Formats: sequence, structure tokens, C-alpha cells
Amino acid sequence: MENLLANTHELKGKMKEKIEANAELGLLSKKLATILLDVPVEFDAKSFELTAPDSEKVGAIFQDLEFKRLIDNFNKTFAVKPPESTTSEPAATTPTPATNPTPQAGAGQFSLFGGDEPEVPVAALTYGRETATSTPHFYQNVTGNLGLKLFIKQLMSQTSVCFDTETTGLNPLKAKLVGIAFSWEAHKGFYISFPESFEESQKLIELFRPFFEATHIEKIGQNLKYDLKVLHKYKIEVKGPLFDTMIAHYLINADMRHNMEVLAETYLNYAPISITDLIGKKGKNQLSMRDVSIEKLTEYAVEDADITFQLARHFKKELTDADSLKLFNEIEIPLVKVLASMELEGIKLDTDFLKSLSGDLNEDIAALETKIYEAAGETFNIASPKQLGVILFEKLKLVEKPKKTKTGQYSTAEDVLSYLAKEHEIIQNVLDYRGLAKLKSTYVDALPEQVLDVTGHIHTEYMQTVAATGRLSSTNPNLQNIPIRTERGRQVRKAFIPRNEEYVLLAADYSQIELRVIAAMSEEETMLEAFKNGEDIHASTAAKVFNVPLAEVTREQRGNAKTVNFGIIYGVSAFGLSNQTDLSRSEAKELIETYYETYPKLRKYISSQVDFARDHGYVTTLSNRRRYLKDINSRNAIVRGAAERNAVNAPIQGSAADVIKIAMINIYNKLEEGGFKTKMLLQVHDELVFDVYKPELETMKVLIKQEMENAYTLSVPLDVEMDMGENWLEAH
DNA sequence: CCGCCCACGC
DNA sequence: GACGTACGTGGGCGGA
Repeated sequence: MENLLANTHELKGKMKEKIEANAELGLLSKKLATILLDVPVEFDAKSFELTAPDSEKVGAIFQDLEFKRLIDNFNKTFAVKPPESTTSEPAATTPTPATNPTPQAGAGQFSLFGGDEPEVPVAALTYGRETATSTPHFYQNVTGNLGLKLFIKQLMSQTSVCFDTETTGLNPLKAKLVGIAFSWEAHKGFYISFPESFEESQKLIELFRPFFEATHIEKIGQNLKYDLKVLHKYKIEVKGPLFDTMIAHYLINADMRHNMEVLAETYLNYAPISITDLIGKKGKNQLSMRDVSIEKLTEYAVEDADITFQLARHFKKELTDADSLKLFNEIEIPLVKVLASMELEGIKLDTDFLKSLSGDLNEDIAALETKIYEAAGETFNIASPKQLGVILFEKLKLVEKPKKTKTGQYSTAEDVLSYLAKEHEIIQNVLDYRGLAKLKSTYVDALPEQVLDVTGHIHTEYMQTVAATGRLSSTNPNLQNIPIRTERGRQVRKAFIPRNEEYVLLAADYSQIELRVIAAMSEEETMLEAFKNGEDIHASTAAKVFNVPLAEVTREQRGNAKTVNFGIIYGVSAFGLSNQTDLSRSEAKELIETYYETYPKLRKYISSQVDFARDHGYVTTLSNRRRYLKDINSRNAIVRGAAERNAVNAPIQGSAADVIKIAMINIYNKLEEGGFKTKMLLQVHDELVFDVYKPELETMKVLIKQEMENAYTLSVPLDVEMDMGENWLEAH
């Protein structure tokens, strides 16, 4: 063994593999990987460590550049441990036996499934991560009536089981079951293959209905929303406690990534079989899961279930330690089913309307093109910022010193161009062109493509583990950024309609929820009072900072006050404020100062958040959601400033997210319990959209407002505004 | 294929 | 003198 260890050459090879694997996973940038691969490495036989004579130098460079994550990865990469210590994985809090003896419990009876037990591979000595080849495991494909019967009997006697569905695609509404993997013990699990025929699969899954519906069995999974949606197609509703490792890790550290590969590497020091090894790279040549041999699929699928089962053990402890169990079990986990239901429901889209809108846009875009080419004296691609920059700043020389982007291109961003609008009429045309082109490509033409043929609805997907603050995000398509500010843009909202004439759309949104949250958290009486009196908060702020009666606040004063109010949430500077308003920099500075004098407790609250972050390394929301701020004590003022703004913003944005999530769960439960036909369809951060069955309208108006306003008790009332109509625009 | 620029929402 | 408002998704471009 000593000899092996002393084999520097082999270690260097492992190092290289590790760096490349890290780069592959996105843990290291390609550039850094290249640098690292070039760093000379020596092996210290005494400490069993690889050392890089130049590594300090490299580290110093990173330190200088504040590449915190890069330093961490750099250190991690160089911290190659001798094999003895690979049994306890580096970042895990609870050690997992990496060298597991041949599985014993239950192994005997499983030989009844037919065939002999697979030969358990001998653990290979590795210096890098463990893999399926280097770890003894018992993964079995269960077949035959008797096998299935015995398996299900075993399954039903468990209290906590991890399962993972394998399907023909990423979209759970279109995908069909290929198989299901189960694991309830580390390094051990089973795979059940499903036939191509939907009807046959439906019959097979009926055998598993008792398991999925068993309330006494906890179901563990990675991204359970996906599996829930797939099973829903086979009329299976999963019951019992749920444990989602992806969500668990999101609560443990929201800023990290939560895909299984990374989690396995980080917490189990284990590199799972990659999906590309199985079905190839993304693209037209990629195979379907259906094309993979049962043997390979068993190894792959059960490994996933096995890893997820092991990860759950780690995360349960970490959630407990961070006091996050309540948030996990009472908000995030119940929300999984709510979101699954909203996604399965979808919202109806009026594609004919969008088609005619597209035609109108086409004409207007063509007209603008002609005008722009005339003014430019040549044709070019207006949608190319690069070409546009050359036309505006080199050919037309609209300005002496054009602003440039960080890559040296001329900036043609909206704020830059509108500033120049008076210089040349081409500018306004370019801006209009941009607006219309965006509208057409992103919404008017793209949305009809996303309609699911069988439902005629758009089924967005809500991501529960993406936004670091606790907000949801929406994708495929994103329904959280449908235009509303411009008249032309908001027309798109007319295309979102009730499912049929018996329904009406109802939109309910929290009024100023983030400002209410900051008022409550800071206990700023002046602001609390304004909310309690139902005042227009921006006008009220304006009256106080400009020292005028509420009734005499001008439009401009209110606008400036509004900008400061939002600036407080995001942590704006005097420079930023003066950029956003007509105020000079000194006026902006004065306004901010007066603002803090008006709301002294707000200032105190802000600095207390920053102090807390400095002391603890994280901040929390109303529901004890944490956000770690690793840069809060950085020596680099810019990096530190960003962390300080996060220390203020994360609790506010995150608390507002907590509140609406609670409201969603409560409303969903009420709708289910009451057997209502009304469905919750969309969430847009502070707004919920419902498809209301007309006979239930009056009940819903009360129920929804009630549940939203009372989702969380703050020292300030929550106020919800509602409207309804024949489309989303009317309902807003 | 991926980074960049830009634009949409809250 | 530089820096300069949180959180997201997505389309089009253009270089590799």
C-alpha cells in the first residue's frame, strides 16, 4: 500500500482526472482547470498529500481577485487524502461507511427473485471519488410475478423508502414510465422495468399503489415534484411524509447547486454514473431511456435511489442542526404538491389572438426597419448590438465618448440609448424596434409553441430550488415575466384566458408586501402607522421627507419617494438614486439622509442585519430561511458591499416569499377539502391567479383574500387587491 | 455550445 | 478615481 501511495505518477494522474471531473461538473471553470493542470505537483510521502510548489502563488492571485469559490475549489482539489481517510467523506457531517460489507439483511430472501445474487465487486483502491465499480453494492432487477409479489411485501414493511422514476423524457406531462428504482438501505436497491404499452404499465403500477398511498411510509426522492407528476398520469397520488433531497439541500445552502451529481460528490465523495454515459450527449443522437439495456438501467437507476437515500440521512441532520425542519416540513414540502397541481392544470391560451397580434407586430417591425435603414444609409442587423453600436457611434458619431460594456463593445442598452434619443430620430426607432422584436420572439410567437396539444393549456414549471432568496422561478415557459408596463406589451395578457365559459380568471396580489415586511421587521412606527391607516405608502413617505401635507404631494415627489422606498429594499446608493431620478447626486444624497431621519428605525434595522450577518455568516427570514453570505467580511469593498445589500434584501424578499408560499398551501388545502372546481394556476411573486368556477365566485373572493391576508401575522396588516375578468389583463 | 448583451417581470 | 439596486428566464448574436 505504501508503495502504491508513493507512486507520484499515479497520483498525478488521479489529480488530473479530478480536476477534469470538477471542470466537467462546473465546479471549476474551464480556464481555472487549465491553469491547475499546468501547476507542477509533487507528492509528499510523509503527509500523504500532493503539494504544489507554486500553489501559494496561484492562491495569492485568487485571493487578490476575491475569487472565493475558486480558492475553495483550489484547496479542495489539492487536498488529496490517503485512502484511509476516504472512508469519511470530507464535507459530510455524518460519516457514511464507504467500504460496506456484503449486504446481509434481506439478501437471502431476495435470491428468490430468480437468478443468483450478482457478484459483489471488490472495492478498488482509489485516491479519488468512489464509484459503482469501487463500492460493493447490491442492485437487483426484480422480475416475474412471484418476484414482484415478494418485493412488494418487503417494500410495504419499510418505514422510509427512496424511489426514483425513470422516464422517456424531461417533460413529465409527455414522458412515459420506463422503470422505478427503490432503495431503503445504503448500497442496496431494486429496479422494476415498465413495459412500453401505457395500459400494461398502468396494470403493473397498480401493484405499487398500496406503497405510494401508504401514509406510514416516508417517501424520499430527489426533485419529487417530477415523480409526482409522472405518477399522476398513471392515476397514482403519493401519500405519506415526503423528503426531497434537492429541497433539503436548498434550505441547507440556497446559493449552491443541488443536482444529484454535485451532492453525491460533496457529501458522499461518490461519483455516480452520468446520464451521458447512459444515453449520450444532448442532441438528436441522444438515446431514450427505453433504448438502454435493463442491466445498465438497473445499475444507473438504483444507484440514483441509493445515493438519494444516503443523502437524505445527511440532510436530515443538517436541517435539524440549522433549525430548518419547520420550514422544510411545513412550507417547502407541502408546497411540492401545490406546485405539481398548478403545473398539471396549466392555463388556457388563446393562440388565435396571438397569431393576429404577431401579424400586426410584423408590419410595424418592417416599417421601423425601413426607417432605420434609411437613417443609417445602409442595411444591417438591428438585433445585433455589435453592428448597431458601429452604426450609431462610428458611422453616425452620435456621441463623442460612447459608453462601453465590460468587453469593450459599445453599449446600446436601453438606458444609454434613451439618454441619446433627442440626438437623432434613429434612436427612438431602434428602441421601438427592440421592444417589438422582443415582444414577438419571446412572447407572441413563442408561447403558442408551448401549448400542450392534449390540454390546450400552457404548463409552466416552477423551480423551487433556484432563487437564493426563497422565491420561486418559472420556466418552460417563464410566466413570471409576461409584459405589463407598456400598452403594446400588456396585450399579451389578453391571451391568457379561463378554461371555458363557466370560468373566470381572478388575480389577487399583495399590495406593497416587501415594504410591509420591512416596516414590520424594523418596527418603524411611522411606516407601520401609515400602513395601518391604509395610506398610499409612497405618497406618505413623500409627505414626510419633503415636509408637505399628504394632499399636496406632487407626482414628482411621490415618484422620488417611491424610488427611495424600493432603493432601500435593494440597497441603493446616492449615485444610483440620482441616476434613476432627475435629482443631482447631492440632492439624492440629501434625500436619502432625510429618509433615514424620517424612518430612524429602518436605518437601525439595516445596520443590525449587516451586523448579524458579520457575526453569524448568514441572515434569516420570518420563517427562519437562511442565506449564507460568505463575502460579508471581505476586504474587497465591492464584494463586501454586494454581500451587505444581500444581508438587507434577502430577509425582505425571502420573508415575502415565505408569506405567499404559506398562503398558497392554505388555499390549496381549502380548495381540496371543499371539493371546489376552482383551481390555482399561477404565482408571480406577490400575485396568485385562479381559474374560478363562476358559481363559486363569491365564496372564492372571500376565501382567497382571507387566506392571503392571514397567511402570516405581522405587526402590520397585509392587504390583498383582487380583480377578475375574461383574461389575465382584465383580471389584473 | 457557450458567453454576452439585452429586455421582460417582481 | 472607481464603484454604483435584489431576484430571476430567455432570445438572438457571434465566436469557438
